[in-house]
Amino acid sequence: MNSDRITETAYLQRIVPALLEWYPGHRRDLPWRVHPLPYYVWISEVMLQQTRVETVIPYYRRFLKELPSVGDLACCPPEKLMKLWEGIGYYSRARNLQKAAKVVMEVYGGCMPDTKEELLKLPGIGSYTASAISSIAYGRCEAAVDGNVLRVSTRLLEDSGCIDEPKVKKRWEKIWTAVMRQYQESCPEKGSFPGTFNQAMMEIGATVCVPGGAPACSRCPLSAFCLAHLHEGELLYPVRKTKRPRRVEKRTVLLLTDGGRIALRKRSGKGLLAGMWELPNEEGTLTREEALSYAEKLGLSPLRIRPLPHARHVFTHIEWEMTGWQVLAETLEDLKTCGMEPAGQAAAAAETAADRTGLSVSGAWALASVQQAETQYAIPAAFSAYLKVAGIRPKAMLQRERKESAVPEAGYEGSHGSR
DNA sequence: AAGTCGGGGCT
DNA sequence: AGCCCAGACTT
Repeated sequence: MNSDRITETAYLQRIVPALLEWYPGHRRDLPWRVHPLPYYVWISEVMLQQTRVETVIPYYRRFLKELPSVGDLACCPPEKLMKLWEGIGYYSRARNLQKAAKVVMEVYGGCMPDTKEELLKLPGIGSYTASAISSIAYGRCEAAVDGNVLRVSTRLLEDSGCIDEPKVKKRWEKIWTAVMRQYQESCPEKGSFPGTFNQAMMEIGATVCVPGGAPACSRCPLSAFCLAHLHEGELLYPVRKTKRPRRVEKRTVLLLTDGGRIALRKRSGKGLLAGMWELPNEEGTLTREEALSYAEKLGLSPLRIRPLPHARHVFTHIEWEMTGWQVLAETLEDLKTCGMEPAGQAAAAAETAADRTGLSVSGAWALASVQQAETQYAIPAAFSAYLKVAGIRPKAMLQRERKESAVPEAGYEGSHGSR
């Protein structure tokens, strides 16, 4: 076992020169690679957790424009923070980011810690992200092992270990960290090596040794070392557990409107889509009559009701099959004083007390114009089909900025060795 | 070890 | 329709 590891490390040591030679000519110019400051690397890495590079880029630009420093993040109003994260998913990432920013301000005087050990103590920073920050921003030899690196690694050595198992990931972290430290000893002059090494591995995983279909081995600088390629078995790796099926949930979404504004409801601070704004919705499939009486129960006096198209939204472990009703009422003001279910009332009151936002919120409800819904309320994509009916585009703000900053791609030169 | 937590793009 | 993505956290 132990001797195996020594053998693996010695074998993999040989790929380092090929990797480092390949990287400068093939790296993508990504915004967070221009000036790899700790804060920038941190934000980018958290956004990139389970999220594609192309998706992240506009979010990253806008986030740093609005919150250029750790201090700005630490004191950002939560509603604004969630709006900046709207549509990118896994919203606890944003909340943890702010929690960690407050710790960095209070404990570390506004300066990100530089060791993996210290970084790991911050909420939202796990093994991968801690290694990425300490290597890319601080030049420390910590292997950042993500899905890309695991795919490249298991193919390189025909490792049949299941990459869902923590022990497999830990094993590769140890192997690559050993490889990095040995190389660093032989070439101690290059301080940017750790960041370059990690990013080069991920770059190969993202652009060459790709999932879903055949990898581009003819373009791979590591193909000569790759056992899977040698045996034409690239597609056999990595091995993953089969995922269990999603739970299907039927929901009915209500688009309550007075012709000018719509009703939004704030979700619980815990669980799915925590703290986000939503269109009021109920489990199950409501008939026209049931939808009407629901609106009345909320204190409204419906004038008209019409069915909306069915819609589906797929989460990681749940699937919503939605049906919708649009209910027109003379006024929505009654929602503000009525319509709260007893169970949700205490929680909602506690939440509104907890984060003062300045928005027109009363209890867990808000009345929003199209303009306000697009610019002030963070609403998850799950409701986009029904928001569209009301003329609301959930990510309108992001699209706007995407156009404005379409041309000036940040990287020109001067960001070579990735530091 | 298994479950929770989003959304989108590609096969 | 299924897969996976620069994963982390809770139980």
